[in-house]
Amino acid sequence: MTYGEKFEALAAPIRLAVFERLRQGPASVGALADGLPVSRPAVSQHLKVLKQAGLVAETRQGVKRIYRLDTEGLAALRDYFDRFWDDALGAYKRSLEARDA
Amino acid sequence: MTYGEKFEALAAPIRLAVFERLRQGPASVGALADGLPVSRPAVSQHLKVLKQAGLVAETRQGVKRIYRLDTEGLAALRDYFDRFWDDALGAYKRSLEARDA
DNA sequence: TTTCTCCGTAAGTCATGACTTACATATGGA
DNA sequence: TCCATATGTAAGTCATGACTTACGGAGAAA
Repeated sequence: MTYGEKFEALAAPIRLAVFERLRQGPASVGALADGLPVSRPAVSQHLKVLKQAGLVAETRQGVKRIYRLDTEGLAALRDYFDRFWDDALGAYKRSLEARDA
Repeated sequence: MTYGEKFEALAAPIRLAVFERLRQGPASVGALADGLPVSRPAVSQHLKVLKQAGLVAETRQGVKRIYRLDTEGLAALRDYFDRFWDDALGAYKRSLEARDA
């Protein structure tokens, strides 16, 4: 559930594609595998990584398993880069002041 | 300069550490290598990846090369997750409406 | 209970990438 | 010019991870 785990999860192209697909709404494993150039077990393995990173969540619906985005993990990433942006601007401002001094 | 490239860049622990270090302000390659458990050439290679992903920028200062965050790439990531968040909420809302219908 | 669907896991293969040492290049000063 | 500093690049090694096929398990319907 660390940031490094989240970035590692999004680094693999197939996993990023799954992530983007779930942006449109929940989907089953089979539905995700259709439209992707890898086997269904591969998608299963990717979903496991995404879940462990806190980016997706699982809901059982009969014999199917519906995956959806994990809003908590998503909010964590959004907040991370919001804060990062503020810090970067602050550091830039300080570096300018140090240069003038 | 794609999002995939940026996530791949941040996926390696050492590169994420460099990224976090530059959050505090610019630094030379040697300064970055000090405090990291890898050799200086390794840091150089990591900086090359980060630069190609649009996350850091380079400024030559005498014989040194000062690396700093690339505000454009940073803003792109921040905006990406802002939009992603909005889309995810919208998709969630639609999925609830579809369930009720 | 049998059967079908849907999915996760195990085991093995293969490519990729993160690291090292050695070498090349460029800047600044004596 | 000659040397020292700071960094990038080349080449090679080794671990990791992304993929495959084969198999196992659990729920729904006959």
